[in-house]
Amino acid sequence: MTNKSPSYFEQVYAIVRKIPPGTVSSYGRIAAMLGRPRAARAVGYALNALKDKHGDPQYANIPWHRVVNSQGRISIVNRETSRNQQAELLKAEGVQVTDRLTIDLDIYLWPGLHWLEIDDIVHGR
DNA sequence: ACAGTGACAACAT
DNA sequence: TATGTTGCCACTG
Repeated sequence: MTNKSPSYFEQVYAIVRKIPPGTVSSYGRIAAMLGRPRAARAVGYALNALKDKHGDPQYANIPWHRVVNSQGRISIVNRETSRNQQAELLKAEGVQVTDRLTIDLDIYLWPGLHWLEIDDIVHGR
């Protein structure tokens, strides 16, 4: 039987769940890991959708705050509370966040998963 | 079926 | 540096 491939959203969540505390990744890198280097925008869209599912245990404990933009900057716009919340969550696990809401990717960037692990995620294993 | 919507990213001013 | 523009793409009603 062929394992059904999870939706892109599900694949994004699977990756984000594996970002270790104290590190960060970017929308674009996650998209690239999933083999879709130009679907970064959809990664942000997937994380945004979490706020509608936060009552569902299946989507609890997804460390969405460990995802920033390609410049290492917190990217939530028009939502000051969420933006500050992301900064606080990161600081709480030891990530330095500048007053301009930027993280030094040279220090905190998560290297990412091995391609074998990614293959499992993409194929729903 | 299809137009609208973003927590992006690269490039141009 | 700081904005603005353009291309992208999965998902939604």
